[in-house]
Amino acid sequence: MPRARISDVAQVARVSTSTVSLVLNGRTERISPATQERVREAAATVGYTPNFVARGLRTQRTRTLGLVSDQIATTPFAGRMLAGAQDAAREHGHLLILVDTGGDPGVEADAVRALAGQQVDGMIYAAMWHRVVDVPAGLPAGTVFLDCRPATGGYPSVVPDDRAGGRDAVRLLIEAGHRRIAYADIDEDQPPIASEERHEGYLEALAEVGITPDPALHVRYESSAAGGRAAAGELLDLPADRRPTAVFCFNDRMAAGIYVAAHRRGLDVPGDLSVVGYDDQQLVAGELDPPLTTIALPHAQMGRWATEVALGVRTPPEDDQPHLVPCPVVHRDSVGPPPAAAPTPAGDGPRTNP
Amino acid sequence: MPRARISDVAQVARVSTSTVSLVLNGRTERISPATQERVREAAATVGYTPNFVARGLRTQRTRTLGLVSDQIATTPFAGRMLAGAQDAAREHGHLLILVDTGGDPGVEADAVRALAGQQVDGMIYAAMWHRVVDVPAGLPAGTVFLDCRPATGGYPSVVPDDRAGGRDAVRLLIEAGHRRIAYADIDEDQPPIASEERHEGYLEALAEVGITPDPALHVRYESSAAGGRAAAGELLDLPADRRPTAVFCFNDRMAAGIYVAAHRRGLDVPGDLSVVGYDDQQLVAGELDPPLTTIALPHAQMGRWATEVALGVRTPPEDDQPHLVPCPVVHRDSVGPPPAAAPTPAGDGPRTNP
DNA sequence: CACAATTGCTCAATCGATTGAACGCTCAAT
DNA sequence: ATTGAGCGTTCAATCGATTGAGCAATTGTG
Repeated sequence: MPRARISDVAQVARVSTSTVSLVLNGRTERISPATQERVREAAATVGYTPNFVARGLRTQRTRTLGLVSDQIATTPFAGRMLAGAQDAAREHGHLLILVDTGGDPGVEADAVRALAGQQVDGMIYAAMWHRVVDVPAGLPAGTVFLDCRPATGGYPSVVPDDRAGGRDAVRLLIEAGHRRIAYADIDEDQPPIASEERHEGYLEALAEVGITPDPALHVRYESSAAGGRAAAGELLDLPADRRPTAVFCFNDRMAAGIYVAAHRRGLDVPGDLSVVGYDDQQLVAGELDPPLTTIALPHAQMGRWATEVALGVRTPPEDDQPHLVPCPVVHRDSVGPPPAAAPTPAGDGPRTNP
Repeated sequence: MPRARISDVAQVARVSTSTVSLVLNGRTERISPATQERVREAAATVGYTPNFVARGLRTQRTRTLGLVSDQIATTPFAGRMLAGAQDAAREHGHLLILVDTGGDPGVEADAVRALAGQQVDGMIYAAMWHRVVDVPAGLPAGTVFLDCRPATGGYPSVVPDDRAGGRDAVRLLIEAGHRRIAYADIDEDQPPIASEERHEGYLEALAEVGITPDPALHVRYESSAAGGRAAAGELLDLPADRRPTAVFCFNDRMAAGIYVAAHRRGLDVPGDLSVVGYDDQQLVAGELDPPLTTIALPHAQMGRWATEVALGVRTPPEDDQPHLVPCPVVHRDSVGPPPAAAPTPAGDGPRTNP
């Protein structure tokens, strides 16, 4: 049984296809209630569903949104970004067409062409971690950059506010009484924006209360639990008076490594060492013991923002700057006051990171 | 500047639109090389890209595939399944339209309608964990079920071979010399297929070598690291002669909990206790110390299989049974021989789980 | 009562491609 | 000279909807 067309409905309702179209699209100002009723009934009995392809051809709007990203598979963040985008699209009656290019520029160009050929109503270009990306050739104007910044500018973009996130993480530790706070950063040839900005936030928070940053407390290791273990090793080997009482980690995986290294030395988290992560990866942060206090990446909100801008229901900032979405602090149990052995006398005012 | 249409190309090349269509679609049997050249040149100069909407209307094929799933966000597996499906779709010149219903049946019905309206060439219904699902109303015939089995049958489906996976996991432990092997299962009101089948595989592997399963070694706890810790607590509190020397876990998260509990009791993995997980979650299995030996879920292959069947380039089994994809063993470092304190004399033949 | 305005609906063009049938031309065979 | 075949190209219908213009019947106005 072939799908019912609008003409089938028209025939059953004994009206023209125009009338059917008018009624079914709610342009009923000039249609009598009786006719409307007949049309709706007819549509129901023949089981009519509009053909969006035909409609799209006529209206030039396909109610479809293209999302091309470098990689879906390798990061667990993808899901939340996609989910945010997807939900927003659905709320506005749109469907999401997803293309994973695997980072291959050739595939990317094909994808952009294919999506343009599909007459998508809007396009989103997403990276799975915050960085600067080259603008693929042929990208339509108005494409929204998600979790990345176009190298050339000229497109709306949305990224996490990593600087504020880093600042908030460190403020949290300062408020808990810590003064000697380390930053376990990642070790990459060209550090991503996230790394730099979180570091800036770290310095900012220290500066706010007059702590002079100790370079020995900024260590760089591989972005993994193993890297975290190594970082903790270096930090905890410092002489007692320079050893940190708290570590802010570039991400939760490194934080997990810090836990392991601390436990091996018989140190308690947070009793002897406070830890703050970044990313709020459920599988890591929530499963650690004690559960990890961390900074969440606002992936769902960013996905939503990008979608809304792509659909034109929200206007991007006019200054061509990325839209920054705050990274909320997720309070769990890995932050406490510094150990008594290394007390920070109350009310002693600004001090330096020794 | 509006997009170039086929008629623009025709005008520049001084031929009819028919000829342009013929040339650009490779039906060049009857077109002179000179004309072909002119057409291609013209297409290039006006920057023509075919309008897939118009083509779809005429040909009734949209080169588009619908994938509806219950949840994208909450599981890290989604990515690999999507990536597999996406890659296969791309290889066959198709685009993937993704809908996440959040498990809401109303949204699901809308999604199915919307995708049907988009005239997708095929449809995939995916669950993010292996289970039996109700068939949504209005689902087109030929829809492929991915990582789930339709309650009513009648549709092709693909799922992991959890039974074989469980068997392989336990065989591995048996081959390492273990006889007292526990299964740390999940504790759910209606256990998912995966739980049951892995358990069957566990029993099968034991039976193969004549070990009588000890019910005390089959424990059920919450599916999390905390659940794993609890499971390990129960198992390690058994009297020495009934205590397991190895644990097969329903998933990697529970395995992570086993590690923690073991370490707290001063037990070494794998020196005192061998552990095998399931899922091969990178963030867990790869990051543990020692790295976890586990059974991988073949998400990418399943996604690919589903896509190929949906596109008709691969034919599903005719017996209406789910297509089983094997779960490969991922050898890491959490399995070793049983501790000397609980030796299994070599060559002593089949024995029972005490 | 004549005419205009309003109401309720339909006509027909249109979106941009695809495709089977047909057309005009050339050339070879009868 | 006529016919027929082969070749290269075009004609025109078609896919299934949307939509501005238009038409007939009804109602309102002077």
